[in-house]
Amino acid sequence: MKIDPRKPADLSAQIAQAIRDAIISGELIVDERLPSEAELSDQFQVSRPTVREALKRLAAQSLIRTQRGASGGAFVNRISFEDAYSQQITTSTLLLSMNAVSFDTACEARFALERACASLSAQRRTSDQLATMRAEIFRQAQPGLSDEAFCASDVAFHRALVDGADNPVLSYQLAGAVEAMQPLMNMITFTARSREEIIALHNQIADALEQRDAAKVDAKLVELEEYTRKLAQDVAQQHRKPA
Amino acid sequence: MKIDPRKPADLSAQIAQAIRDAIISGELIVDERLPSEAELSDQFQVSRPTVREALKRLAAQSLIRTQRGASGGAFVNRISFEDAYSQQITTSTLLLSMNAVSFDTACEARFALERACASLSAQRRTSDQLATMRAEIFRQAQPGLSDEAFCASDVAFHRALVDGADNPVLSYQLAGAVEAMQPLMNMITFTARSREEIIALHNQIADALEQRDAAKVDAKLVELEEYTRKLAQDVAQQHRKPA
DNA sequence: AGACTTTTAAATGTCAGACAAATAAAATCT
DNA sequence: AGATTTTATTTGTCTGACATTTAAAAGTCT
Repeated sequence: MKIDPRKPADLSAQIAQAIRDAIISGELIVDERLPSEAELSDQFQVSRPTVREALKRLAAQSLIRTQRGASGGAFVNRISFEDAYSQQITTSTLLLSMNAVSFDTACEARFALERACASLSAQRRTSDQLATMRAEIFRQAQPGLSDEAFCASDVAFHRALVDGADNPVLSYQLAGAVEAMQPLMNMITFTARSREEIIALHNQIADALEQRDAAKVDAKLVELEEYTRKLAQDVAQQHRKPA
Repeated sequence: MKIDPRKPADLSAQIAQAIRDAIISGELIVDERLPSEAELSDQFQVSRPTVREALKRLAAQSLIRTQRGASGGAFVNRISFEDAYSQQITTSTLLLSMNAVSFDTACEARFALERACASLSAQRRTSDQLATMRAEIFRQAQPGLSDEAFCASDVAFHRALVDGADNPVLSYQLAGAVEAMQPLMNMITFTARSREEIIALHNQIADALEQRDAAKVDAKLVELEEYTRKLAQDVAQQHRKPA
């Protein structure tokens, strides 16, 4: 691990990159302890605060964890799917909110990805996952449910569908896409009528999964996508001329 | 923005979270300048190094950028798709390498996601993207190409396919999945025979896209997935008894 | 007055040294 | 032997200082 002091970049960024490279290349392995901050500052010929800034950068990416005390230090972290989820959700959420991604584009991506899971989920869904979906549908039918709570339940429903594919890599990729949409979905005001329609489609999706009918799940997801986009259009229209 | 000094977590982590929340909630908007480090240390009642560690955490997630000089400071960063790509690739790569994800699981996820793009790509692909794919196929047919270079070209081919869907959100999600697979793919030794097979399938995919035949693209991707998994199985078998 | 140069001030980047707090291992005592 | 105390190590935090970069302000010359 070496840094080039002539480079224009900040020293802490360079050091972070050097350690990051060492982790990615396998030079440092999971649970291995990094040298102490004092040793690192010796090694890189920089001060301890600079080393610390570098380590905090890595900690922010869940690449390392730190522990205080006698045999403490910084350890290479095994990135869990949990860690990856939350990072992806943060990034995706901001990406959508900051880049004027149209509702249609986000919606298209979300359902395209979700449909990618559908056939696998039809094959592999457990009865547990099916029960979760039914429970969320029940919750969605409760009167007096806020729009936010309705959306949150919607996310949980789709999350169960995705998890049904029994492929953690797929689940991880999709968690970001589905959850990042939530702020956009929250902008839609769900009338009693539109909730009924969505719940009906959710029921049909659950039925199709119960029968392990992949084609039907796919068809119903297409319907749901079309309906969702229509709702969003209505909201946009209403905003344009609020009568 | 407030922090709770009684909390067990590090101050710099708490401060980073407080600012992160402010950005996500929209309290701080894109390109807005944060208070200077001195002002922040006043505001949070901590020292400047602590504030700096917090800011470096945020910088590592591309949430802020900093600029030196008179009217410099930390600014809320508009997360670009580029930024999001590279973060996703880093995370996905480590996630796969550190969690003993089987080749089959990763491969299944990758092709499921890619097939999600196929029908959109068949509708929308530009002639430019088609030309890129043809060029990569040509490169793959060069004799004397290293396995690494073959895989890199493979990634470029599939990247063009995905970009054909003309949906940046989809492209962003898939970049991680496809590129993170590369280290796993690099473990496969491609014989001249297997390269021929893959190139033939690539050609058929390109043909199908040229004819805008979504069903055929999908079918060929399924074939390619099966063939890829078979190759990986052979490699695993060979490792078990290296004769 | 206008264009160029110099100065200044503000901000981040870096450093040195210190103390606090946590923690595990070693030493001590019962 | 077991419980307790001490000690050493390491991260977390603070203070204060200086270096470097940069834009704006002030000054100077034509």
